[in-house]
Amino acid sequence: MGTTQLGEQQPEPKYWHLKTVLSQALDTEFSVGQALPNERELAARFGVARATLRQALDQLELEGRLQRRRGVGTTVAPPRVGVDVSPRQHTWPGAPGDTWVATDCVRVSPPPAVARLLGVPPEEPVETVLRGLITQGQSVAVEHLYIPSVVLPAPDGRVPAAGGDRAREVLARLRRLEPGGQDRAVELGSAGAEEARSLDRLPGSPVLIVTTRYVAAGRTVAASVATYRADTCRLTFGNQAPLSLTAR
Amino acid sequence: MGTTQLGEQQPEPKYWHLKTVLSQALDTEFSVGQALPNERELAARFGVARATLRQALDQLELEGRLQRRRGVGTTVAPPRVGVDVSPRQHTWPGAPGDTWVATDCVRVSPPPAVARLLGVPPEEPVETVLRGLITQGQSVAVEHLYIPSVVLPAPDGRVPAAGGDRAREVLARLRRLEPGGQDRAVELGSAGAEEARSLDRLPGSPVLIVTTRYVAAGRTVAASVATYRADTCRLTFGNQAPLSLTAR
DNA sequence: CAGTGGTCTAGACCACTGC
DNA sequence: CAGTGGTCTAGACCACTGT
Repeated sequence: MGTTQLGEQQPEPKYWHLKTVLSQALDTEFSVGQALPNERELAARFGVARATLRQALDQLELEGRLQRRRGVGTTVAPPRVGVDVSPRQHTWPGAPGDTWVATDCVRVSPPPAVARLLGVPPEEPVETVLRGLITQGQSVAVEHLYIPSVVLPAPDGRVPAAGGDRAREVLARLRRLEPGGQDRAVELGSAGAEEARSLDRLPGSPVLIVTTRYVAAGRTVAASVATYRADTCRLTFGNQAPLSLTAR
Repeated sequence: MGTTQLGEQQPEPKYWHLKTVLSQALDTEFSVGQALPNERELAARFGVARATLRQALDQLELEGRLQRRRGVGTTVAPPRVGVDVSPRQHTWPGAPGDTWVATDCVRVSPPPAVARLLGVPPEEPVETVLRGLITQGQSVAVEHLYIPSVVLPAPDGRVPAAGGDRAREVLARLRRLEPGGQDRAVELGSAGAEEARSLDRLPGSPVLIVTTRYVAAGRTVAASVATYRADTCRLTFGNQAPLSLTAR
């Protein structure tokens, strides 16, 4: 007899239960920005190994409830920032109202998938504009915008060698084309080393990857891969007011 | 003796290096659907602890490169499925062309955030339609669609008590309203217990949460929270052909 | 039943932050 | 420098799948 069947069954993993308990505590006993006890203390308090506690914290961080910084501590995260990514059909990057900040422009060969999309041979260098998006004092996204040189109108005057000036010059030339539409896709990814640095996250952090194809005169003239911090932002495709958060 | 400083420095975590090596191996030596060696063997082969190997596998799974099933093994995942989620401005859920399958409809109180959105008191029960989306033989998303009873036209005849019939009847009544627009947002979340079961994933798996607000006559008449498997799908907002994958 | 991935432990050391 | 989160180990056991 006596297979275990006391008050509680245990098909529910410890870290799951921990997450639930912590989540409720966050709602009721903590306020945004407030620091949690450190992991060793929390683990001891709940009577679990630190690794188990960390599994729970990992999930809460994934859901945007917590913010952890090495050497500093764990704090309660503010609600996610809504970032509008609805395709504005008839505009190019850099158009008025575009809040991205172009930081550099180099000629490099794009990733294979992007090369296919642009219809250029692999290894072919294309103009690559680097941009960042900062909202509420926080860096939320970085973007690589790839434009084959052949589609760009000739420059008006001299072209800056590099840096933000060159980036803005290239965008200005792109804007002279007749915009023909955009395709967009969102998927989950993890931050590469460089992206992680720009976004002030650790490598491998979850990110939302938005790929966009820009069309003009029936052909793909540019493609961008934008990387958004998944912990801090919510991508909105609203025509109207932004939505509130999901269940809490 | 001598502190280590051979050919390689090691600011790079082991799991990160592992991930890179495995990723290349997947590209060159494996094909979709093929099984990997089991975790204990892989860990031994790379000379790391299983937990470390699992950190690498976790990331590859997050990126949609691998598929793991308890009791079965780890296989190479097919490319992500593109799912169109572009708001079709002038249609309601259940309109012709809508491939979601309504499975049930119950009256329950929505999560607080949804109640606020709908402008109904918390605890107020609303019609809740449950739907699932199946693509290529695979369950990729589940949705809760919340509709306050007051906005719905009166039924034509008798209303089924429950099940798919009731769900379809409610959707049919919703479709009689004049559609006025939609807002949409995408964010990262983790699957709850029930969602996980529907999506054939473990609880806590990463998911893409799409919240939609439906408007008619200037007021919010419905809201939905759809949960997509983040590992297997890519949300597209295309007007035209779908995009190819991100860098590989 | 044997074999797989999932959970958990109790340690250790490292990398980073701030004082 | 002390304190934090991040990485890593070498085990153990559990839950699930297929045969």
